[in-house]
Amino acid sequence: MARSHAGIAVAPGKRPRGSLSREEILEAGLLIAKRDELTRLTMKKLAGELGVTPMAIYRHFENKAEVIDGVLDLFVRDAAVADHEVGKEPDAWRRWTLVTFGKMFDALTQTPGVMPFLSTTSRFGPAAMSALNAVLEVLRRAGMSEKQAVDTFAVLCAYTIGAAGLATAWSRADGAGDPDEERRRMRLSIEATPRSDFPNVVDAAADLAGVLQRFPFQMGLERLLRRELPD
Amino acid sequence: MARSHAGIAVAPGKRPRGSLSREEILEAGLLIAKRDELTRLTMKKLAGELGVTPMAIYRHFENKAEVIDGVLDLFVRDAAVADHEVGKEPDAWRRWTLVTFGKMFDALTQTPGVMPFLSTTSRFGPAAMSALNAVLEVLRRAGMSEKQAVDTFAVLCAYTIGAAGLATAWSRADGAGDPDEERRRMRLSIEATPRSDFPNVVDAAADLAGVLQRFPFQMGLERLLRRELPD
DNA sequence: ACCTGAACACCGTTCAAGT
DNA sequence: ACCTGAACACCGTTCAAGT
Repeated sequence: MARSHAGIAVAPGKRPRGSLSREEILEAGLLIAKRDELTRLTMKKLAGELGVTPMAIYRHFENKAEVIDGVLDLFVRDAAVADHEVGKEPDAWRRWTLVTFGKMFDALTQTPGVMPFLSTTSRFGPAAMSALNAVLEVLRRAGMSEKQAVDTFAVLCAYTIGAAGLATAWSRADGAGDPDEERRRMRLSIEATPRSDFPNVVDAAADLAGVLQRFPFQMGLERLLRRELPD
Repeated sequence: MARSHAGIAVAPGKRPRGSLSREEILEAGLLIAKRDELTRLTMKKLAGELGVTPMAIYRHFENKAEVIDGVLDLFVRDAAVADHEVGKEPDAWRRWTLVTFGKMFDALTQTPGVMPFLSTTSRFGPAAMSALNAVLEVLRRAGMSEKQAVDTFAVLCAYTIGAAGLATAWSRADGAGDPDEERRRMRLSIEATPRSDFPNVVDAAADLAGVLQRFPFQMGLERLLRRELPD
């Protein structure tokens, strides 16, 4: 359980002085988020991961909220959503934007525990700032005004976060793991409700189950980017 | 603090037997969510609101998660998002959908504490089912296939939830209450970051602050519904 | 300066007991 | 059957003490 900053196993309480850094605490936090769930991140669990007493963390962070904010920004940096080139074709900005928010969606669905905190964190960390800056750059170069670019960013961001939230919430509904089993159970559970109450829901059971298994993320994203610019 | 089911004040512990019902517990929960924040709903606080011991609630609900699920469904019913008529004009379905998800956005932004739970709750409650049924009905009558209707619902839902999340998260950033003060502070805080690092962000400071104050919800919603159907 | 250990107030929840 | 009161394990956090 205990890991030193150099990766050598250490007995608990035997940590060299001054070896605990903000960076390392946040990395341990992200590790817990990826392996377990950010929702289940505890000061004691985080301290255990670092081979340290919980109170040691308070020397580097004001409180847990500050730790979470830091982990979230590290998560954004780690996802590297804007870390790819803009192509040469006339429509390149659209493709780039699709890929960027696609990466964001993938990162969010693969690290489910972060969702509940996205509506809680208020400050933009440096990594979030950097990603925002890159997106604005591309949209402006595509010919958008400042306001158009900002609005488009906000709308795409909202859609991506909401889609990731629904995708993770629905996929975790039942059927521990296996996607086919998940879909089958969801379909049965919908078809079990009385058709006289919600006829349209029951009729669409198969399609609803399909959406629960694989959220139509790409479809909505393309709709949001369709016909945006004259060229 | 203590309120009877008939609205008459009662001394704590003096509640008539069998007067505590699931419905009343959920209503007290929604009251706390509206007045305070659902995130801060505690079994003890909820019990206090009802003039009862925390353990009394466990006679009616398995655990806190079940209470939250119930409050969320009551919240959906209370918002009555689908509770309005479809017009007669050829494009009526589009207007109806805009209003429906607009109501959802308003309800979510006016009851901020619910956001973190939307990615946690897995089951559709009866009120959610009913709203889903109504939306599918309108979209199908407009000529969509079952799959088209379901996908459209999923995409609109994701966007609305994400937008409400961002709107509440960002508006709570600073400036306790006053929207103008909020925008001013946000703008200053953005302009304070070094322009050499994030030039596009700094240049768009005024527009970003505007988005934080009022999220361009309508814009994205209209984009998602544009050119959906041939007619 | 940096970390530990004991303690506090609060949380969800169990359990045995009251009526 | 329905509710109470005491207790348990866990949480974030404070504080005084160690080196």
